[in-house]
Amino acid sequence: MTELPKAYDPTQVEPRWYRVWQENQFFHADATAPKAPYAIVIPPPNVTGSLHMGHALFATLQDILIRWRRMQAYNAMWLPGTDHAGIATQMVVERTLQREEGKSRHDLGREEFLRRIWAWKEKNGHRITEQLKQMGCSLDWERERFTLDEGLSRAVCEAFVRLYEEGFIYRAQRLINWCSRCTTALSDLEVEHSETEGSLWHIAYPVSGSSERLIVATTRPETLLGDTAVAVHPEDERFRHLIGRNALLPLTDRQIPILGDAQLVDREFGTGAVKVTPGHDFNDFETGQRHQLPAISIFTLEGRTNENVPTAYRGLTIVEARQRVVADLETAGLLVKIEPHQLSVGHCQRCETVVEPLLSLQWFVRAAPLAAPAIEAVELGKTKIVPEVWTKTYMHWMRNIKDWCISRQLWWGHRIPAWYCAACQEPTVARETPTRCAHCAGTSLRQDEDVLDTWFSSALWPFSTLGWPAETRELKTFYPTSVMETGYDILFFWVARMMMMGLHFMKKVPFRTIFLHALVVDEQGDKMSKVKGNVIDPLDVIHGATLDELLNKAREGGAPETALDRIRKQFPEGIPASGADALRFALAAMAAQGRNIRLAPARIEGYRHFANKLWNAARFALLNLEGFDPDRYADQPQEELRAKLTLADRWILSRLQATAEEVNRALEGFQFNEAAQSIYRFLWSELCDWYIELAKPALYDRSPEGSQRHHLTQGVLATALETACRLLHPFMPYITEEVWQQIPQPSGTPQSIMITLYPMADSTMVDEEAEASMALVQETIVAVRNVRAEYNISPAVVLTVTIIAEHELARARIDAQRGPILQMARLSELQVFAAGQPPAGTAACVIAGGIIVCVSVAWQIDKTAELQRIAKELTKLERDRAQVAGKLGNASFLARAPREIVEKEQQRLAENEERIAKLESSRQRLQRL
RNA sequence: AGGCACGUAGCUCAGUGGGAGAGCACUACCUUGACACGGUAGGGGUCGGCGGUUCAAUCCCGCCCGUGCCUACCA
Repeated sequence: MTELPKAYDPTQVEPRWYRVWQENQFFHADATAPKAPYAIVIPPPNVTGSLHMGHALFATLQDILIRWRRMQAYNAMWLPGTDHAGIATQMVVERTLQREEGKSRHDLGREEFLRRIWAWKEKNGHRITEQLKQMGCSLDWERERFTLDEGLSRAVCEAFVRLYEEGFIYRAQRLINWCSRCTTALSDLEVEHSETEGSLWHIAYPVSGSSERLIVATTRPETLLGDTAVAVHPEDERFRHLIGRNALLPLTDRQIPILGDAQLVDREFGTGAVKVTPGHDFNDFETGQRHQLPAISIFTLEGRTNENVPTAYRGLTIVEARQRVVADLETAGLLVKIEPHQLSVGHCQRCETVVEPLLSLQWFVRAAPLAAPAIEAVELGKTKIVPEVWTKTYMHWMRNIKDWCISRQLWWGHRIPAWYCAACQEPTVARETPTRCAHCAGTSLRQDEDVLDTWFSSALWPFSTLGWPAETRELKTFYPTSVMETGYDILFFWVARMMMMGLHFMKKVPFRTIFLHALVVDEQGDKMSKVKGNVIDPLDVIHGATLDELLNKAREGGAPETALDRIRKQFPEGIPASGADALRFALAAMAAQGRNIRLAPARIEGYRHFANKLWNAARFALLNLEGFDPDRYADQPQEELRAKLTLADRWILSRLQATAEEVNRALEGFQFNEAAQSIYRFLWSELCDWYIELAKPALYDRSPEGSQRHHLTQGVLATALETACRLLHPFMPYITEEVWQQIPQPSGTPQSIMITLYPMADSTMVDEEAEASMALVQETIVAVRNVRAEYNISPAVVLTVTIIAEHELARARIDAQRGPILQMARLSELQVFAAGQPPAGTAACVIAGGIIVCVSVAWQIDKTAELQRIAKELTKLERDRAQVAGKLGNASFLARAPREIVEKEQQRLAENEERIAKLESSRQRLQRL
């Protein structure tokens, strides 16, 4: 047996195992296997992406679920893939093209540009999937999919055509969100609103045929050029007489009607009069429809004023137009005043350009009828949302859903399968390129230039990846999938739409459970961003990074100097290599439901130490497992074995059982943090702190008389460690595999921990007597150590102890555990009496059960200090006694509280009084000295 | 504006209608034959504030203060 290095080094261990697992096909699920299926499809990251903490979190949580279920003998399938991220990817390649060749995509033409993007994707599109491998993700790579794959493209086309034929997709001239930088339409969800300081301009509109002026208030004076009405409240006395008359639109020669509209106008706001611009405002658009107003579009797709404005204002950007309009109004004496005003402005999610409402002919999905079944499925519990709080949000959004604009003026994506007839202009929607117009049989057809929203293809992901529209074996086995695990921020983008599409096309929900995790933010609770310099790159955590490397990377990412300073301050020594295991454990341990995860580097470091602790426990075990015969140990009849075990053996096996139970229960409920905590406690606080220490004498004993005990101890230690590894494996796959491989195993054991069985709760291993007895032993030992620390007695000094235990059971328990107590408390002598007073020269502690532990400290007993010690203890006990006595003295408590509670309190009081009495007597005795 | 969270030890966070917890940090002691990425012991909290329900509230309810997020509107 080769000796393991003293400190665990993840960088030496982690890279080895992934390949082994993959080569042995452990990640692959067979759709025909006669096992209960458990499937997760990955929420596909953007193909342009690079692993960030959000990815690391979902990767961790999903891998935990998959590895756990796989070990529970489910047919566990985790499907990997990426999405084509229309806008983001096209932007990346356009930028490169501009930088390297000084060309735009239009210079290259559609075909050539697409060829370039594909080339880019082939070269760079594997980055994120490779990074997921470093996280240890047991993804079924044979099933990897990309939203623009041939199969998925067919699915997208099929879905579009069917929805069109069924009347769920239509084309219409509507006001949509337009990003003039990306030159494409966006859905409502792709617009991010942020509060901005703006102004409210008060502008005078002369009333035609009168000297009156109607003052309107607006935040967008430039859109005045597209006004087609002015509105006031119909019941507003100030303006009622103007309704039905016309106003002269300033800076133009147009007359526009003054109308009354109670829905649009808030009498209290601004001046009580509103300009109506149906071409550039969503509310005004609706107002326009109510009053049959024309909608005038005054901007081009690039965001400049067009031919619909007077010549003097043509060709200006929105900002220029505003300046010019305001200046001219002022000159004309029509600008009444300017007030500061806060408003929220929509920005493009991808490029942060201000989004403009624009009239445009686009394709839409009629959402409400598709949402109805998705609402019902959640109401009926066919799909469960965890944490449950999100159900309300889901319902609210679904019930108020608006039609979804799905066409995008991009090149990278699924081209819309619609062809327009040169003769009649009508669209023909078809699966294959049509030769004749469906309306007039014309033969001159041109395909729609636009592509579909990336999220349209994502909505089909749970079944398109499994082969739909073909009726594949995969679909039959793995659909509906078991869990959709993702961040709550894409509940609407994705999860909701997948529910709609899944139910529509498959007639079944796409997943049984939706688990929404929290977002990873920095220690202060801020979103991680390059500008702030608070990004922690999971890869740096895994592999480590020097300060220079961190700074260089931040600079390349365009981080400002303030961000660099923050990095210098936070990581003066760089980031140590903690390994994927430590990162995963940290994320799991912090993934409490319904909270943001503030990622504290100290926590990750703490779990790196945890890995090291496991490593060293394994080192200890391996150094002491020489000669251990796992088959011989495993073949012993259980009852025979149980009879020979020590208290410590029975205790640790009982704790192991309880831990397995807790971990499984926690994972069933997606309580990753509780599962992690439970294993952590078992390994560190129980196995290492107590069992290993208690096992040492037997393990070190090589005498012939001790050989049976030696072997049994080896067996229990090996069992505890091996089982703990299996419990921990879904969380820390690498180190558990490395350690597990070295533990001697009975013959017939699988070749990898990842295909062993997950420890299940076995109630026959719970040993309450052992746990109670052990608690007493531990308390006794701690009492002695406490005295040692308070008297500052070196651990090297061997002490003698006298225990006075009135109760027979306690006396018997202690008496039976003399050996372990002598060893752990470092005693040379232990006397146990049924009654009596603490001997002179001892420090006395009263522990549970009224047991007095008297530690001999004669040579340095300090009467004052000892009295103080006792006084402190008494204060605590007396405070507690008063509280309990108060409760028990309350008649209504006795009358109304459940009997168990009353009994418990009575017991507590008795216990307390016993301890107080004993301490008091110690004190009096001491004072007499 | 509406909705939803959150406020617990110095920091990051668990938790529960009936005796306040973890990790990190802190203090003291310890190179004991797995581990100083360690061991032993310890200090530290009016569980945001004020009311209410209850025999009993950190937990349930209401109000207030503070923080964050989401949705909608904002002429």
